[in-house]
Amino acid sequence: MSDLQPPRGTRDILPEDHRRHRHVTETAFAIAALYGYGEISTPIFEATEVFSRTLGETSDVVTKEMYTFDDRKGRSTTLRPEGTAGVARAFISGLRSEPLPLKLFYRGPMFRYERPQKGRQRQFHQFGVELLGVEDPLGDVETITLGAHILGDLGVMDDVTLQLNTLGDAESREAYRSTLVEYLQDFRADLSEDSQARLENNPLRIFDSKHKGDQAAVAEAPLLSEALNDYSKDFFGRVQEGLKITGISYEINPRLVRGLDYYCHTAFEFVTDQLGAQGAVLAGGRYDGLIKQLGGPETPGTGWAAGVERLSMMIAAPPPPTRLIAVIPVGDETRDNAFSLAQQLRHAGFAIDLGFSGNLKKRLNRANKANACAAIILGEDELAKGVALVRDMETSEETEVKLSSLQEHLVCYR
RNA sequence: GUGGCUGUAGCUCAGUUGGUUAGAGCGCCGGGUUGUGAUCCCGGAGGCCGGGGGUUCAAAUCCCCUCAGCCACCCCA
Repeated sequence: MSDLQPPRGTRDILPEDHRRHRHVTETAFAIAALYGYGEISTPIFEATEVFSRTLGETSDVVTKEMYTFDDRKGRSTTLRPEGTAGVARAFISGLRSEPLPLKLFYRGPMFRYERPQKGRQRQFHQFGVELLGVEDPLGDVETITLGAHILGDLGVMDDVTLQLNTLGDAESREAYRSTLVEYLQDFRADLSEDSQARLENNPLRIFDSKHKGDQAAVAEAPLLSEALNDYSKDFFGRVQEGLKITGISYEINPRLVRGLDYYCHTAFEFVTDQLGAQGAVLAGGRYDGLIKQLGGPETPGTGWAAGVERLSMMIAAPPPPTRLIAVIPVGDETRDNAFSLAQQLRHAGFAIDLGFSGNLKKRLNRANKANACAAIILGEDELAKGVALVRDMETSEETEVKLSSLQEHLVCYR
């Protein structure tokens, strides 16, 4: 039995789970279309550098969470841990001649070797958007608004808060980085092991830590917001004005720092307290340096990704599946007739359930369990008269209907 | 990767201080005569007690290892 379990951190998505997943992704799809975002699919695996160069060689995702292997020709290959790097690569290799801005939407599985937990799997699904070629802070506002629109349509907006921060541009961040590192030298011994390493790699992320020593060290530290240059300050101000225009409420969280190196300026997360420790359901920010870093032309970008499983857990019951009409032959003699009747009705747009065995009783029982709204009973008696018996599964009422007018009669069950 | 909790039929769980052939409810399959579902009645199948090793006359029950799930750290969507 243990051999037959799905691999650790993965799970089978059964029909009922899929109704939730589909509701989430189809809602996202529909709203993204309203904003003019076209769908893109990139490969599930890429050359390893696509991720290591963009997410940051020292980021946690790259150093310990990637599924990396050599393919048969010895090329280092990685199952994608996130979507943005692949989209950036696709932009460089095939979309450069497209007029900017480019608005893209994607969805699909992502892979991260992490310890599984509620709301965290090794294979999980994201949908996300990328807006390429827009320098204007209103670009950030558009993508955030789009995300809020989707969350609203999914009915989870009340369970979520938008946290916002700025990371500033490269110049501001560099300047701040050195003052922060200098400040933290005195606290070095109190820092967690992880954060001591972060001092070299990504000191900003120390703000994110829940470690007591880290928090104490950082409590009185100078803030990035004080170190921002005018451009960065103005940029952040305009993002906030834009959000006010669209009526989206947010709170500023100066400790919000993203773990992927490609972010700059805007960083945001829609977070919930309903999913235990895994609070972020839709998060992202601006990544102006990313495409250049990958070897493409300098192109600004902004976007986000959302967790399908996490949102699936938050939504109320998804819309029920379409109700079926059961076609039921009585006796072996009418099986073929029933089969072809089922086929005719399907081509006419009716959802038909057809079992393959059992007497009338069993088949009605099956229809009931499938929550069928009606059953069409076809026996020799009916066939001889050119009729079928239509049984309403709610009222148990049966009507004899001529086969020639069956479709009109069934319209109320569609 | 670190720590804590858990693991008994398809599902939710009982299982007394280690002691005969391991139980319930739900679900599943069949029956309650000929062509009528959900209720009711009767019957049945299904467990190497997650896996491996050890202690013991005896282990679902105690010990060790391992696998998996959950929770937190961590990480992020």
